[in-house]
Amino acid sequence: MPGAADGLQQLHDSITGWFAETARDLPWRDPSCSPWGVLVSEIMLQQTPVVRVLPVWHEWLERWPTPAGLAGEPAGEAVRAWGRLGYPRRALRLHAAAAAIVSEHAGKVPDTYPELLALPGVGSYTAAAVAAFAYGRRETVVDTNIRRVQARLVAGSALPAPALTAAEMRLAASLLPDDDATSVRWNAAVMELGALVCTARVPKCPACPVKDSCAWLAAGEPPPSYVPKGQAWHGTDRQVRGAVVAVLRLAEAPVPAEMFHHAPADLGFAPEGIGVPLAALHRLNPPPEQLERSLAGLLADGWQNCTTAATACLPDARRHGAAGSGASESCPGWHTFW
DNA sequence: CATTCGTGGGC
DNA sequence: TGCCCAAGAAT
Repeated sequence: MPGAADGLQQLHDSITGWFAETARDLPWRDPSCSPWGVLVSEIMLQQTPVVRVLPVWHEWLERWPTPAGLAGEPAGEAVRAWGRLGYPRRALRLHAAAAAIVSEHAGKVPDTYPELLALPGVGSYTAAAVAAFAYGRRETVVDTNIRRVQARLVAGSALPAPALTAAEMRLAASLLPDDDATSVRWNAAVMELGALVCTARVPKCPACPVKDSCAWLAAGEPPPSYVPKGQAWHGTDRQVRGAVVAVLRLAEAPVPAEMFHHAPADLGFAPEGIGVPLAALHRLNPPPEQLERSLAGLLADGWQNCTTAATACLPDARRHGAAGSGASESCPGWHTFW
């Protein structure tokens, strides 16, 4: 039995040692980074690469150094500041989370897993990550990187299962160091190993600190047992919505609906700031019914539950009080965007 | 539990 | 060039 314990200890030492030498210098890992900064980073990093998050994160923390700062502005400003990070609904949820932090936690990011989990946009991973990385708690953090490292190192398979399983959570919990501070470093280290070395495609096994104990390598690098399902994009409503959102995000003035149907040249004027995304939208040349479906979807359900809910808040961003907030009042049949 | 939800860089 | 996929969450 001491063998198993020693093996686990060696695993901890190898990976955390590698982390100490190799880890990227990311601002949200700095000890001076606030829990709010960590929360913002975790939301932005959901399905989004680090290099794309970095500049936006800096802008957000400078503009909104506290949850109260963000909660004090219209949600549409969060969507605008989100830029092109993708999944703009995350901006809405982060804004809602800031409001909840102000109203229910006196403006302080909560420090327990269940309280974090109750925040909009915060799921099991993010709740554990913030509790661990912002507050030093011992949590079972399981993200796509950790899942992949576990799959190869322990299970001997090329990729983790399509969906997170209870077995993976148990395995992660069993690997977690007992000490709080060490467990935090371990979580960060395994994530970093998955991000930099044990990557999804073309893993850099020669550079791996635990290559000698990897079950997948020992098994001769067997291929995945299933084919990951691709994410449809070209020709879909999502693509059209994305183009429409890009126009609205950059608009500094009301955008007539006609602009979505006709090239700016047809309108006899050049729209300030939104020419490029508008041109991109027209280049897509979506079928009229698809464009209408996308526009209608963006304005449905009283600006709240449309498919890309984020867009619904854009009208609030630059509105100065007069117009109503409901689609029926301010946007009869999606005539004018604001 | 399977789907849906943007975006852009790398291979 | 086209495809893969990146610190997931909500439904």
